[in-house]
Amino acid sequence: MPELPEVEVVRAGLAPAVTGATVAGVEVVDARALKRHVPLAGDDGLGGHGVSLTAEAGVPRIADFERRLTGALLGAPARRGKFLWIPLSPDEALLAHLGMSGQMLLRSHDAADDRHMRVRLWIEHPDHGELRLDFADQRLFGSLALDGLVPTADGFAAGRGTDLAVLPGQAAHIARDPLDPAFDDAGFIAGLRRRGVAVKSAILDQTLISGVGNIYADEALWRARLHPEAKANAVSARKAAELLTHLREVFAKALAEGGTSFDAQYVNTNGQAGYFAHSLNAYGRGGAPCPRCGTAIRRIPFAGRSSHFCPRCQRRR
DNA sequence: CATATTTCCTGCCTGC
DNA sequence: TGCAGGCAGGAAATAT
Repeated sequence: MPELPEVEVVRAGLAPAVTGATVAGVEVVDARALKRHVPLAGDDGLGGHGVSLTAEAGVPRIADFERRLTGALLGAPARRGKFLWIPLSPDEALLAHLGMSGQMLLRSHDAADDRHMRVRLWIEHPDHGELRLDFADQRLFGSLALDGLVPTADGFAAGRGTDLAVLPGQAAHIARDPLDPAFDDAGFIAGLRRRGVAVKSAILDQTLISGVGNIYADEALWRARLHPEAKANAVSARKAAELLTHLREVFAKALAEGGTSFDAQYVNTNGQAGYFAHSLNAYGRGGAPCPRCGTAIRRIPFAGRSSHFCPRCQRRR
């Protein structure tokens, strides 16, 4: 459920508290929250290289994560699409993906445990004192990892919150998001129109455009009056440009309202919900009248989830 | 190569 | 009241 606006709310909330802070302690409560963490190959005592990675069974994933993170100095949090990272050094970062229910919560040392708390960092900030940064995740689709930083393909700054042209290796294949000043509009339009899949599938593909999930895909398609199952390669260049504009507008509006919260799963770093759910026109509104024409919004199965659209405003061609 | 399907996971909600 | 089943969803892995 966290898509670009929700992850950006989290990034902005973390920035003042973590930038310049030191990690005083790390506690991994549930190793499943480290799904993406690849432990460094241990010192084999033979003076080995130390750069090779392994995910072989037997490597103490939790211990590796805790050991490498403890004592680290945290840089400014950065984001591309739904991927969030906090640099630890010029070549390493703490990478976070919230999945559907991940939360990054800033708490005082003596605050009660949040439900589904999986990983805890005790941090010390020179100006703000001691805090806990708790990663909570009900459905465990999210994860934390330590990952190497690699150069961006285009040489521009990697994403929101950073001026550096490096990003975690695990996020290197992700396209820029539409709020990124270095986003390639023409490349997106051409790429979209080259695909034989449904237009909704295309905008959910994070290698074409990042940050879009089911909610904002439905909202942008509603705004652009495009049927979710229309073939991407049948969308005109003009319409594709319009769709991009609508994605930017809906992201900006949702961001201004603190993101979309349907249940207790999406919250900011203080555990508070956003307000954009009240502004949705299509998503989650099956059977309700289209705000534009009054026709009942239709809900249809789509790739194991649902699409919501107006059958009158959004024709298949 | 491009596209489609499966997998991971918990908790809420519905229907019997 | 209990319990099975459906649903929610991002992205990597696997299959076609």
